[in-house]
Amino acid sequence: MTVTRFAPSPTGYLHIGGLRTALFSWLAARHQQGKFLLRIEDTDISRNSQEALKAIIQAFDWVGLDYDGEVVYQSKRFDLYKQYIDQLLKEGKAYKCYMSREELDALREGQMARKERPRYDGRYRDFDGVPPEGINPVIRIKAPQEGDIIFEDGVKGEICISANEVDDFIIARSDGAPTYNFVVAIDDALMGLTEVIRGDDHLYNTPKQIVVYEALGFKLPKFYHVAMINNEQGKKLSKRDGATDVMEYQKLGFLPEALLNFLVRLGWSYGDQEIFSVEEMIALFDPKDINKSASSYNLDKLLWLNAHYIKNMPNEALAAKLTAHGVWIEDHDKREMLLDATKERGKTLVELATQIKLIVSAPEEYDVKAAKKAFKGEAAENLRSFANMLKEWKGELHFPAEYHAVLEKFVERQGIGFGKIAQPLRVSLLGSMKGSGMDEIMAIIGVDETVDRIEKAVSFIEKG
RNA sequence: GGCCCCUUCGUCUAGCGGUUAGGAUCCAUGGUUUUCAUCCAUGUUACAGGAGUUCAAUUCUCCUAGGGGUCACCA
Repeated sequence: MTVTRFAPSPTGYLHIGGLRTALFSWLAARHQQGKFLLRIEDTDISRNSQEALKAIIQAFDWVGLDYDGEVVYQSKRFDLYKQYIDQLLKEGKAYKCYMSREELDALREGQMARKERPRYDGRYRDFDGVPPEGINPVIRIKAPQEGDIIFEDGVKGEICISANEVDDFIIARSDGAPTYNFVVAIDDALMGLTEVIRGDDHLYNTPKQIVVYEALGFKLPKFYHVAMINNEQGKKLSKRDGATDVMEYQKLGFLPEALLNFLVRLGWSYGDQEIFSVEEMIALFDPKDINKSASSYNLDKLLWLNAHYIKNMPNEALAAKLTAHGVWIEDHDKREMLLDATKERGKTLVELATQIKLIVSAPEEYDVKAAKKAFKGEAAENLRSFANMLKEWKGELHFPAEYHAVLEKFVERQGIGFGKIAQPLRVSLLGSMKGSGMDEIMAIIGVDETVDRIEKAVSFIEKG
């Protein structure tokens, strides 16, 4: 059975790039009806893993990712790691190193001065003398001293790293706490991982972890190292490039389905297809199709996808989403009409909310340029007589088409062009030249409110 | 700097020795629309550079350049 995992270190919030690797891992598991596990890499106890976990779960919930079984905390498994350390010590596959930090620093400085690669020199590897006083030793694992460490990466192909690039790295600190590369290998093996999908910043950790796998006799999972997401300039994604916290996308009015669709296409594709529902992703995703090269974050595409999902979302669901953005129309009697008239002109829920507010509440002021253009000539007279006409027909006005008919009758009776009334009317109702169709707006707000707004506009015009 | 990885339109990508190098986004133009948006149509734009291999290279190999990652008692 396929088993994948997401193993964040608790940094406080879920990063957009982290969400993509989580998504890839989740999809790989769901595609095979396997398991997707969550593990918190908190061997550094000073960080608050509870807070971080809450933030991650919150983001998972929002986008709809779930995980199987219990969350695994590495901080709660120290006894387990200790057993393996003792085992390796007993088997002579790891050893105590009594070098002090000062000695280590001196060694490194010397190497760097000679332009060598900083590297532990293995001086305690075969030590059997009397250990120096007053030093709490670290434990180092015996890495191979010659040959290559080779593994097949599912994304990049065969990776071959010379053994002398990997030194006898520390698996337990002088206070006894195990280190990252050691515990990751143990947990991945014990948790039954079959595929490890992670960022390619972990590529160089892999040979170290392989040393651990081999020392402990564990079976290697398949590794997939996914290239990073860069900003639009091709540099590392930072806060200056926009939102990096997944939950910020909710605040900005993005739909989770749009965000997932955007992310899944960064580094993965299925022919020419652009739109993927989560079900389609699960059906079509295969980690072997992940791209080798890094991709750039592109806001335009995200926005386009978001607009697409907004347009195609049922109004009921849309209304529910909108409440988080200050628009309560779930029980509005013209909800359908209102959303049908606006959902195609907002790329985000925030923009859509702005559009709706514009219709639902009377304009507080008129756009200067729009007013100048529309409120001139016969505008006031035309508006006034149109309002009167609306009042006459009030009993028969319910739907956009009926309002449209009145509008047509009006221009015919007055013998004026459509724009002569449409433009002033638009500015009267919305305060600007832009926006939804007049017929829809009038039908949504009703005759009384329409007349009201017209009268306000007329007195605005007449006041000069 | 050592080691490793990457390189097709501005961006996301298709391609898997022979294609008018395809799609999407963006941008531009036109159409639809009383306006804006949507929608539709059309268009501009790419194989990083150089050597090979081959009848034939975007595709295979090597080199160069550029970009990225990594070199902790962090994860």
